[in-house]
Amino acid sequence: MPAIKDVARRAGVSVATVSRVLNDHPSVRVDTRERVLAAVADLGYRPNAVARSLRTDQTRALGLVISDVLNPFFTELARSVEDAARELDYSVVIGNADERPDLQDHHVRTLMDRRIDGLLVSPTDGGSPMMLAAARAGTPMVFVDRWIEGEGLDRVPVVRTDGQGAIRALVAHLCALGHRRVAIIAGPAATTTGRERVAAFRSALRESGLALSADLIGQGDFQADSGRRVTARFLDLPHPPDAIFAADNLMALGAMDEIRARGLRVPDDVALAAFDDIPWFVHTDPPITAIAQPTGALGRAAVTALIDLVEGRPAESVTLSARLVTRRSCGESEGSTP
Amino acid sequence: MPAIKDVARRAGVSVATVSRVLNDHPSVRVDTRERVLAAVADLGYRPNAVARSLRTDQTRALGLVISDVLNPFFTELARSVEDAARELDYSVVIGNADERPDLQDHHVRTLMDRRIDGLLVSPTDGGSPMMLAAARAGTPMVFVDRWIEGEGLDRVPVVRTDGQGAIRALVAHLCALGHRRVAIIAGPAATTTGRERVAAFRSALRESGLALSADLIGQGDFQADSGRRVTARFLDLPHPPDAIFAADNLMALGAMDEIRARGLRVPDDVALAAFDDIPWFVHTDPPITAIAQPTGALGRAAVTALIDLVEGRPAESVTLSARLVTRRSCGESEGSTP
DNA sequence: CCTCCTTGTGGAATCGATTACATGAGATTG
DNA sequence: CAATCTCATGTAATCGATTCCACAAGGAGG
Repeated sequence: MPAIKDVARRAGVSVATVSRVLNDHPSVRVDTRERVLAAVADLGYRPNAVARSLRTDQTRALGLVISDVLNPFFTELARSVEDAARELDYSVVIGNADERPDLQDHHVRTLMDRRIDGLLVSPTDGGSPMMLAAARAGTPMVFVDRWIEGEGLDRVPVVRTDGQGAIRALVAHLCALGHRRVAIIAGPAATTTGRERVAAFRSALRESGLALSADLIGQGDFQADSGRRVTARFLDLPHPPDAIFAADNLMALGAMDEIRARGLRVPDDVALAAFDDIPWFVHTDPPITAIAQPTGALGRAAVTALIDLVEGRPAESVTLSARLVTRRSCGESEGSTP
Repeated sequence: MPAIKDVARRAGVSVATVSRVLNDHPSVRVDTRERVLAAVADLGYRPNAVARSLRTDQTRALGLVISDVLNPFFTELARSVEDAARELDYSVVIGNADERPDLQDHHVRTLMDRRIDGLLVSPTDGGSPMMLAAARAGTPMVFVDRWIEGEGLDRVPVVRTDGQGAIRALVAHLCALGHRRVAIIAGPAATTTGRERVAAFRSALRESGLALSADLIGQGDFQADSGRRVTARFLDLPHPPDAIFAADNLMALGAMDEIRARGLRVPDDVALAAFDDIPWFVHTDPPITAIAQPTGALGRAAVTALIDLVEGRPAESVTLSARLVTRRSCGESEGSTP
């Protein structure tokens, strides 16, 4: 693999001149530039990004640590982040934490070691030590979807979706269909989305004159299995719920598994709704009512904020809103509410 | 961010000694080592991977260029690749080609510029120039799932799944259920999986005494939309097929969309089967019969082969087999055939 | 015609690590 | 006791770029 000095030798100039051509510095005579470009083409030379990064102290790479790649929501997010970053000439290095704090820490550490220019995180737990260290060290950092609080983290912008309105719409929808005893499969209390969705659900219920009793709050971990376990517990109750709201799509899948395994039907025996909409929800039996996040916009906003930070501009938190997409899993009534 | 010389200064030794401690070189006195380690801890020092890579000419990073992140098959593959790589202390940098040759080229170029140690590719088209260049330049490279042929590419190992047996089982299954006029939504002819699946399907049909007429081969591109378009064409035929086999899961999704949009039912009006099994297929209406690939094993085998290459050992191609998982989308009969 | 700019180019320091080679102290050996 | 070897450590070159500074040539202005 040819280096800059090979190009210089072949073009009969110094490495400094080659570098100037490569970074199109103005003061290079046209014929010299052409000679250099010809040498570059002849040799198939490509600048070594590693060397360049060492010298310039920037990698033009962003790190994205997500909680679970197998969750379509995060896959879509990752895709939109990559698209947005590519347009600004940045690469994205993804780390999958698999909802495990230790893995999350591993990825943050590796990314920092590789000196990525900025970090996009959707934290799994409350206070990963590496993340705190990174934030304190002044690494440009933005939280997406979920965030954490902590010393030194108050200046980290948060790009997220507010589900309150959509959850209120969902509760109204459930009430209108006659459901009164509704349960929630919550996400981990260590995550903001885990807590917020429960809180929003509870207050929406209260507004509709319903209460969320303790035995109808099940603790899940955003993965399918936990949805299944929690649902089993709900259905074993002497007085089981007539509607279940899963705080993410994977847990809804698990819930559906369990309901079906017991020979029960959705929505006749239990209604089901999920946070996070995905293409497959249209095709399940029955199609599942869900709260959709604007994933594309979320990813773009996160990248914009992060790159503002990276390039020394101030960045602000962004909150987008989710919307309810009603299908048949809570009872008859098709259509979507904006 | 502290550098090695800061550690050296604080420990009262030279940078060489610090480096030796960090790479646990044997000849360092125990008390010196402890002093250095203490300095490292005090400063929260982490070696700069960029500098290290420049010097050692290895990044301990692998590139993975996949055709489409939104396709659950590739997401699962990416996840298993990352898991396997992490165990061997390598990071994985993913590039999503989105089934676009230009994007694929972009990612291969970026990864090469960043001097990744090896490249795992599931090629989108026939002969991306950068990929050929990379292979010729001697970059360790392994094809996963799909592969391409070309000058200089004959020594690139291929880790893939052979679907012939499973496809034969699928055809037998369709025949047993009385389907005679079967169609296929093929993948791009530029991809091996695109061609192979059609070929295997055709020869399995022949073995069962059926022919695959030209109007029942639709050209798709492995994305949902194309599945929908091709299905529309099939259903507009004066004599439409009674079974459709989609060469991947996204096209099956598109097919299902179109079938449903016309008010037809699966499997009563048309049977449907797909290549690539995914968790959601259990929950669609009806559950979809699919051919499952051993994704985890595929990813692990690919990483093993690539790292063998990276570390100078010879590597071999690996072929695993797929298996048919029958559900209800082709007609009654539940269960799975190994 | 001398001085002062401007323009184009080269030399060399630099980024943060690794590592071959040099060095000095102490141990071993004949 | 001199010669040699071993061990622990330091000095400095190196990887491949970028960039500050120096410098030469030519043009402009007085």
